[in-house]
Amino acid sequence: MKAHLTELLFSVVKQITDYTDSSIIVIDRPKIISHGDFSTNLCLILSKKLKKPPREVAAIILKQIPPSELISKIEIAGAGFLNFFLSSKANNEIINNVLSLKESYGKNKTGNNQKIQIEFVSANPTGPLHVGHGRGAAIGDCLARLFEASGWIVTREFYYNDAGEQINNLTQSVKASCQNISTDDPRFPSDGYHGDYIHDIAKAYLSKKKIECQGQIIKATGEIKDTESIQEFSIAYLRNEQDQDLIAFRTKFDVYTLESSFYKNGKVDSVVNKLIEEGHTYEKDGALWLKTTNFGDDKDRVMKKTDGSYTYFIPDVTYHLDKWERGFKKVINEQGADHHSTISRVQAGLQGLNKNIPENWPEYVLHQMITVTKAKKEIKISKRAGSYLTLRELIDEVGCDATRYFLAARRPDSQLIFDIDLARSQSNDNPVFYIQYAHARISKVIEQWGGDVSKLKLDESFTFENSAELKLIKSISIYPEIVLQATNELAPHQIANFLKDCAAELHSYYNDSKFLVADKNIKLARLSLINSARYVLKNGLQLLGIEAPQQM
RNA sequence: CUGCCCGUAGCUCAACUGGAUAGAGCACCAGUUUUCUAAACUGGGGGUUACAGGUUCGAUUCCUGUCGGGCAGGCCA
Repeated sequence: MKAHLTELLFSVVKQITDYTDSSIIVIDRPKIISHGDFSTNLCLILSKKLKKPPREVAAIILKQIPPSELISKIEIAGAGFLNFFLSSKANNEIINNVLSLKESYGKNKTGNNQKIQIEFVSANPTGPLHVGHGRGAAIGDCLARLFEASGWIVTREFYYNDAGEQINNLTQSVKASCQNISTDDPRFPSDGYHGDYIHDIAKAYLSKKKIECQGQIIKATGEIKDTESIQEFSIAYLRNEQDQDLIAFRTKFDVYTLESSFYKNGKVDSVVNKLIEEGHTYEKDGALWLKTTNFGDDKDRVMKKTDGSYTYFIPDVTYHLDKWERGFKKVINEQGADHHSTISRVQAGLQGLNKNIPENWPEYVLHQMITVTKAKKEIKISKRAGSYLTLRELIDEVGCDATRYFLAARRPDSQLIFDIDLARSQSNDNPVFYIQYAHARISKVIEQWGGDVSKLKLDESFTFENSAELKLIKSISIYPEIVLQATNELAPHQIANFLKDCAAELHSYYNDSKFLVADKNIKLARLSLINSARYVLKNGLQLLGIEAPQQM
């Protein structure tokens, strides 16, 4: 439809100006219903060039624009906007289009079957997943669904930092716990983890439990001195917990990559050698430094410590080189904003490899930290201190749907405040139920009607006139644009907000009109309309990974 | 001190990347059920978009500065 309007407008623009490119024409969807279905600011832009007031330009265009059976009315409004109103024929086509596309309505093929890799959550196996990880999971998974809906072939990936200092801390903490050393004992590792789960792991380890993790069985030896076994078991234990939490959160990954694998297969060493070879390194104070300042960082970074081990970002660079070599031209990393300083280092490292990797590759979506409050007081989310709200607790208490909605419904860069008491007491206020209720209501009406839904089709000659109906049609027609926009802007929250609006239109309509009326034409038309709305709600909820119930 | 993100109704958040009268939910006030689910709907009050300048037909959005909050600035990850 936008293309159609652009074509109509451009045919006039060609006559009255010397523009040869239709890109100056931008078609918008006005917020206010009285401003029509589409609008353009074209006249405001042409005004300067033609040296005429915008409204005068509008009058000229209006006079010359060719007629279209899809448009019932064009108005000049405000400072010089042109507002377009769709004809009933155009409205009917929208609805019949939804009814024939069904679950495919809203999808597009702009991805053109290209490969995209989305990395998200990537929590260290040093503790259970908390709300912050939940936010990453909700956003990352919705992004993946959005790209799938836009015709991309998506690989979801989880990266485990299972090597390095933090794992040592974990191992030492569990070991201390095995020896009954309490966290306030001076012998407890000073950088150790204090959470209760450390005791759980220790207990399981001492009783020689078996843990299944990613298809492998890990068995604890139960020996306190067997540090290797403690480490292996602790990681397996926590990975297993995280996996189960993610399954409960309906988040699946296609690929799990272990940091340790890049040490084992020698890729870390080859990256380091390549960086040395390319002349981006130097030795100082007994350590090896990477000249990240060559690539825009504000100071150089140590890559090889004096003890011979590498700093964390070297395996990170290796991992990203691996992504590149696997053929992903588009990669998105969804992570917490506390990791933002790694971006410049990873990108610097990749540039230093001289492999023609684009400067702004990979792309990042950073979500801001969540502030958790309880009884109006802030709770610090800290693995070390062991005080945090786990994702599992959240799912158990408020449900997967409500949690997913809540965490995906806000802009990633908003610092959202999560009130535990509110979530517990008022989970019914979560807008997700409002949306699901709209879906359930439609389902019930159609069930009571009892006819063959697959044969529902709107009669060409039917005209919707009721304003509740027109608003709902507009909402339905916008949906594919929202999907595309949310994908391009990496903004899943737009889907959530749209669905809330769409559900509101449906509820208004529901209260305004009765659907199962005696007049057969009106009945079938209304059923066609609400059934197409049902597809929009269902498809939109699917993008958020939320169920669309038949009844509530 | 330096870099990144943010500041919108009493509270939690939107605003289609520069558009028209800044919108929802919660909370508050007043209404709606012999009818397909009232987990709903209708109406009302509530705003100097932190503050001060600038850019232009037009700014919550872009630029500069100030104030306030968060996160980073480890040979931790």
